[in-house]
Parts: sequence; structure tokens; C-alpha cells
Amino acid sequence: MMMPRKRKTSMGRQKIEIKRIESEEARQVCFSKRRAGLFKKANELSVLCGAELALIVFSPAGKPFSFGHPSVDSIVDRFLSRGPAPAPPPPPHPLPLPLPPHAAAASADRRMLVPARPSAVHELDRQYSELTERLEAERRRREALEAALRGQRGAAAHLLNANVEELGLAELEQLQGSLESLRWDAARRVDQLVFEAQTRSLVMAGDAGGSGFVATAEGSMVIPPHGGFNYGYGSF
Amino acid sequence: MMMPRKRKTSMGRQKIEIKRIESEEARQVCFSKRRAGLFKKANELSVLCGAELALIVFSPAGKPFSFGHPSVDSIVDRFLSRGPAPAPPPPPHPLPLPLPPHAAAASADRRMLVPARPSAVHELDRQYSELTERLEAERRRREALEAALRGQRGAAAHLLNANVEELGLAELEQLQGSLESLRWDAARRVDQLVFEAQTRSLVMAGDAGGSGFVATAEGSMVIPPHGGFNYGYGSF
DNA sequence: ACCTATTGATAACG
DNA sequence: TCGTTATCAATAGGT
Repeated sequence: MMMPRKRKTSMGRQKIEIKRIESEEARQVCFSKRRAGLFKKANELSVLCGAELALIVFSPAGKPFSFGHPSVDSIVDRFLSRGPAPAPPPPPHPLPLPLPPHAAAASADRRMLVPARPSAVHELDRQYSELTERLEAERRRREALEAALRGQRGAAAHLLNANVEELGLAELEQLQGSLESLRWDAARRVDQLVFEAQTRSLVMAGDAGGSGFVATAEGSMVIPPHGGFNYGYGSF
Repeated sequence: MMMPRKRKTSMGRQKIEIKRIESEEARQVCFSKRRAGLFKKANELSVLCGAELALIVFSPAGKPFSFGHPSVDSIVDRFLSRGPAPAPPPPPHPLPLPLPPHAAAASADRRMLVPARPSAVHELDRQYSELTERLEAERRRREALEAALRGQRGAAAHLLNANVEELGLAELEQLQGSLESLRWDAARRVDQLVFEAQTRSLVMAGDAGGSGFVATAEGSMVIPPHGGFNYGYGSF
């Protein structure tokens, strides 16, 4: 990422141990940089792979930062609803989860890398998996269709001025489908724009999950990145 | 991080654009690698800087992965209790939208559908039902898309999608305005259709959500509760 | 899953 | 916090 042009004195990056940084200042600097990097990575993962995720970070000072696609709330809600009831009652029954390779990180401390859950009821497990597969198949088919639709060309904005009064239920449903798709893309676009804004040193914090609230280090200021596409984007 | 031992043919890492990976397989591979990397970074941030954070990721297939320090729950609780979003963005026009896009509300709703003490069995049942619903939603959505493909209006609407990636904030907001307007018109159209149906005793034998204008998209597309045109009267 | 060539992230400085 | 450089770390493309 760097472009060596002139030689300046610098030790360059040095290898560091992954353990608490003692220096208050160094810790703050590291936090800022790595937080930015982490949010960037999270954003890339959601864009590249279409993964839905939520990331909430509290700075050592207690300042909240968050990012979510489609939104922090939707992800959290989804997670909690399937939710792994804590230890004792090995609850529900989830999707067969692959264990994160580097799970070793957490030791006896409360830090944890969790694969949402274990399971045992084989029969139901099987049915569940089957359903999941069908869901996936449907999703793939839908995506294929969406791709096909994206390829269409022609005059379109007319729809916005179209005579809705003449539409029937079936057509309205079609319209709805189109709008949902558009909303999704728009949300994604907002994600991108917000992210770019962050890169420009606009520190965003204090947002509780995506309501178009942006705060700078000096204090929060409201920036309406999107009045209504309140879905995919987050605050950093 | 590499140890050059033997010279092997390899293009090595190539630069890639941050946009959805079309290849199903490549996307899966990328997801696995980047997910691991993201969790590792999250862990490092918490260790190095003592930051408290939560990361929840749903794979494209819907499998959940999470990491939290001290725990996902503690972070989520803190996040939700402290800074829920400010007032929801007021609609440009007097749109009688329920505005429920809040995690708390959604969670509460779901809780009501489940016994106070979610037994493992009930929980499993609930999950199964939820999955089935999602599958249904996907199917409906797919069908809507297929219909859209056949209709010019749908095709036209999707044209906008193709250009969304190039829009700026101002343009997105303008688009939003147009969509709000369209939604308003569409909602009125639905009212009229319903009125006509009732007047003629043409009972819409639909269930609470079968009219097709109730959130048809859940799951991947994630169009929250009020995803459809059921802007204010629930279902009919 | 493993390798390697590159890109990308970031520690140390000014 | 911002800009630079030198290094270290992550990972795209292949095998």
C-alpha cells in the first residue's frame, strides 16, 4: 500500500506481541487505527460475500462505534432470536456450525469465539439442514433472477411517474419487488458513501445502530446520509 | 508471513475490486478466509487496546458466527440500552408509517409469540417455523422477480438499480423522495383496491399477511417489518 | 488444504 | 490527528 519514493528515516512497522498495550497514548493511537481497519474489513466482507453482519465497538473510553448490514438492529435481533441461551440450558437448535480455526484465542477468560452452537437432535437436525439447503437454493435462484434483471436496459425513471392508479394487485406486487431490490442496492450504496466519508476523517460515533447520526470527536452533528434508506449502513 | 523455500508458479495475490463476488464458489472461499481474518482482528483489538466489542456474522448461507469481549450479550445490551437511535427519520410527507424498525420492538414482538420460558422444544419449533417462513418469503420474492422480468414496468424499475452504484448522496436522497412519493401513490392504490374488493364482497380470503403487500422479504434481503406497502393498516 | 506473490495494514516517527 | 516509510500480515489465485 505504500509507495517508496524517498528514503526517510523510519524503523517502519515492527512486529508486536498481541497483548495489552501499556502506554495510554500508544493504546489510543492503536485503537483508532485498528478500529478503522476492522470496520473497513467488516464492510468489505459484507460487500464481497453478501454476508450480513454487525460490529459494535466500545473504545476504552466507552465511546460506541457500530456498523451493520443491513443494520445493527436487524442482525442483533436475528442473532438473539436464535440465540444461544447461555450455558446451562443448551438451547435451541441451531445450524451446524463450523468452528473458527483460530478459536484458540480465548482461554479461561470471558473472551470468546463462539460458533453459535452445538446440537444433538439428529432427526430434527437433518430436517433443519434440509430446509436450510432449500432456502439456499431459493436464494440462489433469486439471485440469478436479480442478475438477469440488472442486465435489462431501457427507459425507466418513468415508473416513478407512472400511473399507479392503473395498476392491479399483481403489478403492484411486481413494483414492490423492484423497490425492495432497489432499496437494497441503495442501502449498499449508502454503506459505501458513509464509509468513504469516514476515510475523510469524519469520525462517526455515538450512533446506536444506524439512524443517520454522525458524530465527530468534537461532538455529534447530524448528517442525514439517507433520510429513508434506513437499512444498510452503519456508523463507525 | 511467507517463507520462500522453493519457487513455485503463482500469480500471488491480485488486487480486487470491493464488490460482490459473482462466483458462488469464490465467494464462499473468500468468506471463509476473510471471516477468519476479521475475527482475528477483532480479537487483537480487544486484547491490544482493551476495547469491548461484539461481532456477529451471518454467512451467505445464514450460518451465525460471533465473537464478543467480554461477551456478545453484554456488549449488545450495553449498546441497545445506551444509545438506541434517535427518532426515526420523519417521512417527507404525512406517511402514516408504523415505524417499528427498532430491535427492541422486534424482539418484543417475537417474545410474545413464544412462551415466557422458552423451552428447548418450543425454541426448536419456533426456529423451524422461522426457517419455513423464510423459505416461503424467498419463494414469494423469487416469484415476484420472475413476474417482474416479464413486465416492462419491473424491468424498467430495475434499470434504476443498475445505476445506483454511481449515485451520490444528493441523488440518492432525490431518489428517495421519488420513491416516497411513489409509495404514497401505491399505498392509496392498494386502499382503493381493497375498498373495491370489500364493496363487491369479493373477500380476499387472505390470511393476516397473504395479500402480498406484507413484508415479503425477510432473510437475505432483509427488508424489516414494514418492507411492503402495508404502511399503516397492517394487513388486510 | 497448502503455497507464494502481491496487496493491504499498520508501528514507529515527524 | 495527519502524513510517510519500512515492515509485517492478510489473502487472491493456483496447485
